[in-house]
This record gives sequence, structure tokens and C-alpha cells, in this order.
Amino acid sequence: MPNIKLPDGNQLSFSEAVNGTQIASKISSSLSKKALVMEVNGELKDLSFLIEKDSSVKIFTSQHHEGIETIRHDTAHILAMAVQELFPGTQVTIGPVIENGFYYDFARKEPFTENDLRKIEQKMIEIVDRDEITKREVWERDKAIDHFKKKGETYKAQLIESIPNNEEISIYFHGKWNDLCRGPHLSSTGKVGKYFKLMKVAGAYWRGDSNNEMLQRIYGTSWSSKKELDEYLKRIEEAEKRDHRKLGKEMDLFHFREESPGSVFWHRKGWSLFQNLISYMREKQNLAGYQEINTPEILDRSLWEKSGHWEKFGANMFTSTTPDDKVFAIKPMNCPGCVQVFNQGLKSYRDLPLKMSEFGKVHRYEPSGALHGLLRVRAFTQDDAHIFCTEDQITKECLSVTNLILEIYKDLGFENIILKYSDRPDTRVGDDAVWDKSEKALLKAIKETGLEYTINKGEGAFYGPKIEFVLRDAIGRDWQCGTLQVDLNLPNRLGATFIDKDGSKKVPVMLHRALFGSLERFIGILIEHYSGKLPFWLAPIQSIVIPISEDFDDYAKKINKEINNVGISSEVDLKNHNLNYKIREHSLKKIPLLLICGKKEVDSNTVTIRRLDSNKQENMELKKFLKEFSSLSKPPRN
RNA sequence: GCCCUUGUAGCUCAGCUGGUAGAGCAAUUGAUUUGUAAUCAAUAGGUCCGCGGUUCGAGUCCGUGCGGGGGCACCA
Repeated sequence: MPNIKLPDGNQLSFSEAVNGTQIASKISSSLSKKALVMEVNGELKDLSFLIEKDSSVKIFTSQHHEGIETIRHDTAHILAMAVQELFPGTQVTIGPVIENGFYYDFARKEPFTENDLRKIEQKMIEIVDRDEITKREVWERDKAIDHFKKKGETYKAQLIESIPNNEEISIYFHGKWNDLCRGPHLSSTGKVGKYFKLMKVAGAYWRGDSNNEMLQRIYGTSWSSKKELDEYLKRIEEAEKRDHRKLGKEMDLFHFREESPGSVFWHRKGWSLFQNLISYMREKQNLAGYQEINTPEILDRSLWEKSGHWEKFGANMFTSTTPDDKVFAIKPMNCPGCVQVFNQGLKSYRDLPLKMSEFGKVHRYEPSGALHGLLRVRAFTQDDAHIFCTEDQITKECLSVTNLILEIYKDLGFENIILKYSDRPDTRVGDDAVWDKSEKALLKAIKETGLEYTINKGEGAFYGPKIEFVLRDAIGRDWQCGTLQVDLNLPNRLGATFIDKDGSKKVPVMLHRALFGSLERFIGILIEHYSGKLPFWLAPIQSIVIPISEDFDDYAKKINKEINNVGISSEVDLKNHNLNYKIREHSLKKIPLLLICGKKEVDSNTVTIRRLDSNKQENMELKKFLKEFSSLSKPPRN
């Protein structure tokens, strides 16, 4: 005689045990059609789950997160069914739901081709049409292992072996086909609908371990309507249009080539963007009390041995042997060099906090498969700084770093920032009392920012806790950029000291911080965030002066010179092309302003402005233009 | 690093089952002098990623190296 409590507070009474489908149809016939899965006392269950006791029940449709996830989970099963029907002998492994879709990992010798994906999709549609009924059974562990071993499903057998003893082993049937699965699932394959698409095949290690064999992963997406599927595919297309590698080429910012994989060849325009960013940050940092330094890119092996990098980071370091057989490393980090600057000369407690910044170019031998445009390179420039301070100064300094970072992100158009706080890892140096102190200090700083933060337990650096600054871009993607780390180790290893009030030598605390992390990477993110349409002050070419015909070339040259003189980066386009052609060309290159001049402008000493992404024409006195846009062409100041 | 995939003109790409390369755009030259997203024509342009092999003959087939792309692992 279960009483069923619904989310709206209503209660339904049943004379005998009842399942989700029955509850849904009791509520309304439309819900019974749309119901996909339910939650019973906080646990997700199949609609067929029989409720015997009084329970709270929520029924989910495709409008709920739980509903769409179940659709995706079922689509993954149907994918596995289809693959096994088409390619007998293929082993199934795992097939979870992921953001926007699902994947399934298969063990099969022959690779799946793009063509196979289309065939599999057809088969999946067939299976949906067959509307196979879902059935859940709970099996004995040994029976289950035996069953899958007999079928030749050794991976599944392994999975069952690793399920804890106190957990049920549930087997889901869709018609005859079955799979080990925690569930829940839809009541039949027909419920999945046909709004799915297989996206790509990729290699993936069994259990995510690179020592294991590689499986074939098929990624797919699945939705509850054609509209949602189309919108998703459209979103992917839009993201591809923003790809910084594509835009970088089109905008003539940089290129890569074989001779130096993962290193950027910056073109004039890209380098100008790069320098614009640096000069903006340089000014910000100087105002915040940083002293800019610069340290060597090549340093003797012994320094890296002392700092611990040789041992901990050696596999990622480029090294160089001189003709007389000395071994140097090309710096993968700036910190040891910076500590050496600190070490030069005696430092007093009065010098602290001492903030040294460096736009340091570092090289890291990243695995070839990790390289990705500007976002993952082997040579990059860090907007790095190291703050030497006392333990008492940690919180205040962390707070000022955080404020600086947030200010800078805001200026660059990122307002949606999340912090990630990572505390002590298992393998660490330094005693717990010091960790207590630095964790507390860092946490206090985070709390004072009032920002949202997540805690990553045990993910800190081996020398101290850290904050990472994650920004969200225009299309909702998260990028980890800035970082702030408290280090009580490196200053000690490299013998940094200061003379304290009492005349004794003490080891300073060192804060590592980077604002964007890597300027190369950040520029990649910027390009994608803005689809190449950079803010005016950052754009490498801010305007192009276009004379309507040869007759106005002189005027165009004259005003371009005046525009350059007030600090706006501008060019004249004197090529033998018509106006339409030039507008199209420069618009595609994302030039913020096109300045058109013809008879009208010459006569009135004006320019006609056409802004990127607008077809409005604004006629403006040249003087006014120079005044207005020269201030806009400078970096923002707060 | 691993799996899959890919490499043809400055760019984007075509080139079926092997018979020594083609388009559009860009470039150059000429004509045109243009009022808000591609004016017309002509010309020039290639070690088909490198190396090796099969073959009478390789852009095409095979092996190998390097690079790119998608994932996985990695991101200290």
C-alpha cells in the first residue's frame, strides 16, 4: 500500500506495489508518454522499478537533465548493440554519458572508419525502430563473470571483478542483447528517438592508463529533438569558425612550421598584438609595485639540480651541450633565475615584500600529441612574477595578486571568473605547521575576494598550495589561465635569505604568480573569445584609409599620416581595387575601422567611418576623429 | 608518447581503378577610377612533405621518417 509523494507535495495512494509508468499515467496521460526515468527517494531508477514502500518520487522527461542523460546513456547502449551486430567479435567495455553526448570504448583489431560510423548509425536507427524492451536482472557475481567470459567479453569480466562485493551486479537487456550496467535505462530502445549522431573515432587507453592497451572510442551526441541536435551541431560549427589557428592564418598573425613544432613564428601583426598586451601589463604591474627583471634563458645544469627541476622536470626540459661539453638547460621556468636575482646582494626585511616580474620565455618539451596551436606550445612567454615576503605578508600579497588578475581579466573582456583552490598533496615538502599557515593565508585571501571557488583536495604543488584562475569565454568554455602558488621550498633550496629585524638571517616565502600564464596561449583564447574581432586598443591594425579613387590618394595619405601621428595604427590601401572589394577584404581581416574618403571628405576635411560588423556610415570631422580615437587606441586605465 | 586520420601552387581544395598535375582566390601585368562585403582580361606560379621500395612507368601502391588534425595519456 505505498503512498507516493510527488515533488509538488501531492500524494498518491496505491493499493499494491507500483512502478514509475503507472505513477506517471495516474498523474496525466501526457506525462506517461513523456516519462523517461524517475527518482525514488533520491535514487535514479528505471520506470519499471517496483515501489513497495511509501516513497518520494520524481518523474523526469527529456526536459530534465536526468531525462536527457538517460537518453544519452541508452544511445550509448544502442551504439554498442549496433557495433556488435555489425562487427561480431568486437568487445564492449565502458560507455558513459559525457557533456552533450556519450562515448563507448570497443576492443577490435580493425579500426572503425568514417564509413563504418554511418553504417553503425543506420543500424542504430533500426534498433530504435525495433523498440526492444528493456529488462533489468541482478546476477550473482560468479554467474556474471562466467557469462561474460564465455561470450569472450574479457573486459566486462574484469569490470565485474572490480565491483565492490557489497554492490549489486545488474545486467540490462535490450531484447536479447545485454550489458553490465548500473542503469537506469529507458523502458525500450524506441524511447531514445533518432536525434543522435556519431561524431568521431579516437583511441583511448583501457581504464585511462597509458600502460594499458588502446581501445577504440566512438563519440556520439544525442538529444530529445531534431531542433536540439541541429542547434548543437550548429554550435560546434560556430566554435570551429572561431578557431584561433584558422583566424590566425586569415588575419596574418602567426604561423607554425615543421622545423620547430610547437613554436610560434609571429608575423608583424601578431607580434604587434603580443607587444600591445605586454605594454599594457607592464604598466599595470609597475603601478602595482613590481620591478621588472630579465634572466638568462640558458643556465648551467647545476642550478637545475639544486632547484630540483633536473630530477622532477628533466623529461620536459630542452638541454644543450656546448663544444667543450658543458651541459646547460634552456629554462622551463623562470623561478630559479629570479631567486638568483634576489640572492645578489644582501636583502633586509625592509625590502619585503619584493615583487619581481619577468616576461620570461620558457621552453618545455611537451609530448608531441599535446601540441595544439597557440594553446599548447613548447616555447612560450610567461607573464611571471615572484614575490618574496614574510609569512605574515602572505595573505595581503595574495589578495593584491588576485585583485590585479581580476582587473586585468576585466579589461580584456572576461568577467566570469572562477577560482580553484588546491591544498597539500600527499607527496610534499615542508612541515605541516608551515602548510597550515600557508593554506590558511591563501584561503583567507580567496574568501576576501568574495569570488566563487572550488576546492581541489590534494592537488597543490609539492611546495605549497595554489589558486588557479579560470575564465569563461564568450561561448561558455572555461580556460585555466592565471595561477598563484605559495612556495616555502625553493627559496630554501637556492639559499635565499634576508636579514630580519633581530639581525638574524631568515628564508623568505616566495609567491609564484602568472597573470595569463602563457601569453601565446592567452592570445589564442583572446582570438577565440572575440572571433578575431579584437578590442580596438589591442587590434594590430586599427584602421585602414580607403580612397574612393586615385584622385583622393593624396588626401588618404595625408590623413593616414595624421592618424599615425596620434598613435593609431593605421594603413592606407592604394591598391587598384574598387571600394566594395576593399571593404570586403579588410572586413574579413577584422580591421576595426575603415575610413573612406572621396570628394565629399576632401571638401569638408572629414572621414567617413565604417565600423567592423556595421554597414552604417558615420561622417566625422578629422579633428574630432583624431581626438576621439587616439584615446580609444590606448590601453584601458583604471 | 599511443590510436586513428591527414600532407598537391601563397591560401582553400580537385586529381576514379598507377600513364610525369588542375580550379577558385591571392600575386604580377594591362584595362578600368570606382561611394560601402569580390570589375574585367592576360601572365606567371608546383622537388605533389622527406627518404627508400614495387613497377616499363608512382601525386596515386608498399615501407619508413617528419609535420598537421581528432582523441587518449601528459599539462610538473
